[in-house]
Amino acid sequence: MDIQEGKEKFLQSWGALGSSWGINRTMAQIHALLLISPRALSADDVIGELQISRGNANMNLRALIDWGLVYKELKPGERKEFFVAEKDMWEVIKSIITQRKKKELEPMIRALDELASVEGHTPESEEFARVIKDIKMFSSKADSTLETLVKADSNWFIGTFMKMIK
Amino acid sequence: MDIQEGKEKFLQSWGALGSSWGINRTMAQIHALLLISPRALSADDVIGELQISRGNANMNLRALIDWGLVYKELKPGERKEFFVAEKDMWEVIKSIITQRKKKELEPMIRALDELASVEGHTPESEEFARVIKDIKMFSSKADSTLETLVKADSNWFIGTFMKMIK
DNA sequence: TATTAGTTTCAATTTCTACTGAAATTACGC
DNA sequence: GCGTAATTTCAGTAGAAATTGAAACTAATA
Repeated sequence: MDIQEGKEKFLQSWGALGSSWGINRTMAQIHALLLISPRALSADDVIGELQISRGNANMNLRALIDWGLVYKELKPGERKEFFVAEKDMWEVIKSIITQRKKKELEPMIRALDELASVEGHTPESEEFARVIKDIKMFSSKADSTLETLVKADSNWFIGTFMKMIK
Repeated sequence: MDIQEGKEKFLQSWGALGSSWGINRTMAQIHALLLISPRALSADDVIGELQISRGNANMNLRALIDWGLVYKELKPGERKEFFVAEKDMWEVIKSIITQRKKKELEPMIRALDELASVEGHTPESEEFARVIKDIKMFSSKADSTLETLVKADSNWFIGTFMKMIK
């Protein structure tokens, strides 16, 4: 397979993966493009490669920066901004986990805490209480497991971890 | 908080959580509704509670059954079908992991295998090869970790697991 | 085997999300 | 501080995804 074809397939797959995990296609594709680029790219490069509008490119680049997946790079003497992706995959994974944990898991845990206050002795409220308690337990465990993961280093994950749980 | 308010908030939160993870809101809400229901519900019950159309209810109930999160229940002497959710949270989590692993992680790994065949000695193709290799490594690890998780039992996850990785 | 309660399907429609493009704003280099 | 290249914003729009509703289908029972 040649590089051009590989590149296209990768942009396509990464975009599709993003979509099915609630990350918009363009954001995922810009990320993919920067990941495989050996040099920093300007907004115009991104616009050209992906055939998207300036507004779209700008918004998604900013979102990627928020997520900690992309950095702005300023070249001396150049007026325009360049962008580079974080290339260390372990850092990429940690950023994604951190973001989603904060934006989805933690709010869910807070909601469950509130919901735990539902009282009553009907079968309905008893079943409700049971379900909330169970979900709460698993979410909390997931939360602390991810917290540990995010603080760990890559070698630990890739090496030791697998041996331990096997 | 009373049961009615709790129920509404739970349906709402579970639906929102689903949306941000690429699962449609209605599917998540039907799941939530069945989870907290102490008895099996008919399609009409679901339609009534969530104010959705028959077609929508049917399609999403079927999808939930595909995912292994809901079972059909036939009551003797009753012509209509009833539905119950899998109540064991550990089973719920395993079903979700299994589904998404199969539908997203595994195709991604297959795609990466193909992409690993990109040749060339330009900086572009070398960077490409490096990125693909890294992603492949992490995906494979994630895949086998999840495989192990899915085969494990709940106590192991909740109990031992946490101690081991801490 | 005719009736009908119940389920499934899917074209049309609605709703929601992402994207565009141009105007407004910013800030670099002179 | 001026001119301008570059970035940002956002109302309008396009496109995707979810939903409806009615017709087609299925199967239980009389």
